Amino acid sequence: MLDRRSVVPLYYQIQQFLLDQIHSGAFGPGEAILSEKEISARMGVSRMTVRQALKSLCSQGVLYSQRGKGTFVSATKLEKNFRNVLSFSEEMSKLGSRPSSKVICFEVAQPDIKGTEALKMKAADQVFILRRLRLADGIPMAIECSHIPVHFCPDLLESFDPATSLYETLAKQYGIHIAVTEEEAEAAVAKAEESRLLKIGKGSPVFHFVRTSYLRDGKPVEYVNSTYRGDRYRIVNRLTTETGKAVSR
Amino acid sequence: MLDRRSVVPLYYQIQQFLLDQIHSGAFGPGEAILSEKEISARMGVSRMTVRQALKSLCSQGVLYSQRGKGTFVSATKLEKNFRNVLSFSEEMSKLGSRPSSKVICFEVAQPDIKGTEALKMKAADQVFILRRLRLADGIPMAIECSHIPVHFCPDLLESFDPATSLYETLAKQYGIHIAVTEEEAEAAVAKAEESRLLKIGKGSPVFHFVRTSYLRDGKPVEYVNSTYRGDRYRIVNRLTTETGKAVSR
DNA sequence: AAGTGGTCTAGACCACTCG
DNA sequence: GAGTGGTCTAGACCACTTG
Repeated sequence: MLDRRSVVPLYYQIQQFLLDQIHSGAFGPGEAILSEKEISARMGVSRMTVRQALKSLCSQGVLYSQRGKGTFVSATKLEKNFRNVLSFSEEMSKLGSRPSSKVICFEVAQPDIKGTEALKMKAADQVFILRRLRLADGIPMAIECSHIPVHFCPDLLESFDPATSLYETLAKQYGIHIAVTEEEAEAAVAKAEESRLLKIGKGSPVFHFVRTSYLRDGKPVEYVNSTYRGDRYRIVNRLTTETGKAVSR
Repeated sequence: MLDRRSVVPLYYQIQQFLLDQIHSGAFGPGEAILSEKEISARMGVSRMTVRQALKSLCSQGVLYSQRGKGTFVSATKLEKNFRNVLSFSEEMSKLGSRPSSKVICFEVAQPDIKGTEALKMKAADQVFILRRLRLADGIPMAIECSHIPVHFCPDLLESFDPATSLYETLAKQYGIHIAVTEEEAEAAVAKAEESRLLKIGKGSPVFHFVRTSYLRDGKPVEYVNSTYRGDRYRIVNRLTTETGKAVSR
């Protein structure tokens, strides 16, 4: 069952094993799984290792624990796809649409004040500005305008093929992996240029997004302004109660 | 420093201590904190206990760890308030506004099809429907329409004082604590009734929200339809990469 | 080679729930 | 009182980073 010679940690193997069991229906929603002691005995691992696996599944919302009672399978639909850090390409692929894009402009310039602030840059620092029309199955979905400080990827103008994914290029060519993005969304109505590019009526509802993306150490790498069609896009979130607190109930 | 007689767990005391240190500036953004061994030695606790505290702070985004190097303070602004499960009252208070509301209707009825589905009810089951105009500092902000199955709180019509918080009543009177809410937001333009209630022009941008809230065991307890003013409300999110995976780097 | 975090063990005591 | 999860210990070995 468990492979102790594998490079995959035991707790992760246990996690996957339990996930398989749950998906196969061995434990239905609301039902208790085996106790920590049982699992550790049957699998021949220490209870702490089992707990590490269970804790992770609890934080993912697959299980929940009740002191003195047991650990139970959540009833929430697991298949629902909530948003993580996703590029437009990834998000559309996940939804089953074919993403593409048209470059409107791609240049080196100075960002506006908000961009400079968000990227924590000095006033003179420059950024790549990539403005694209984003399409899903050939239908215009959004206008996206990315700002990336030049020092992260000095030769981006040459190395980036606009037909490919920007995030992929950043990851593969420069080792830039985004860990967190902060996002603000506003409801607005389409202005003249927006309605022309998105092929919707002037005054149609749209989302305005401002996103700032950070590396794991908290350094900002990208600042994005975008406009999404309100009739073909929706924001799906999952909100939870705070974590990191001592359990009280 | 640590109180071993306290009911507060040691790992939580350590967590708070580190948070205090970080906020006081003892460790700046990007700087390494003490090593796990150092902390455990200085505080007289085992390393596993220190790790439990650090893991929690890492998952909150306050710290990040690098194998072989150390544990570092993230550079992200800590003061920014991202959304957890929050009621309108809580959210507005957090933003510094005084929340209030006017009840438009409060009755027992059958929900529409979407509500029945979201709440996983049988077609004949009934819900409380509470429709309210929500105000911040006396200014209309949103129209909210809550649906709650009657069996959760049979005498809500008597026990709920519309001048108070619905969530507080649910928690205190019935022990109902929401753990997760799923939310979908669309951009739209105000219809006649909405613009009248919210005192905005017809055709002004608004958000349409559909929210379903769940208990810890995954049972749905509340289904809410709401319309927020687009000119006075914005959605702020923090998106992260997936969790629960074995570290690869 | 020395130091770091990642994983794991084999115990322990506690608070809690339930019959 | 028996069983559960929550907390904690004092070690251990490993992979990784850095000088």
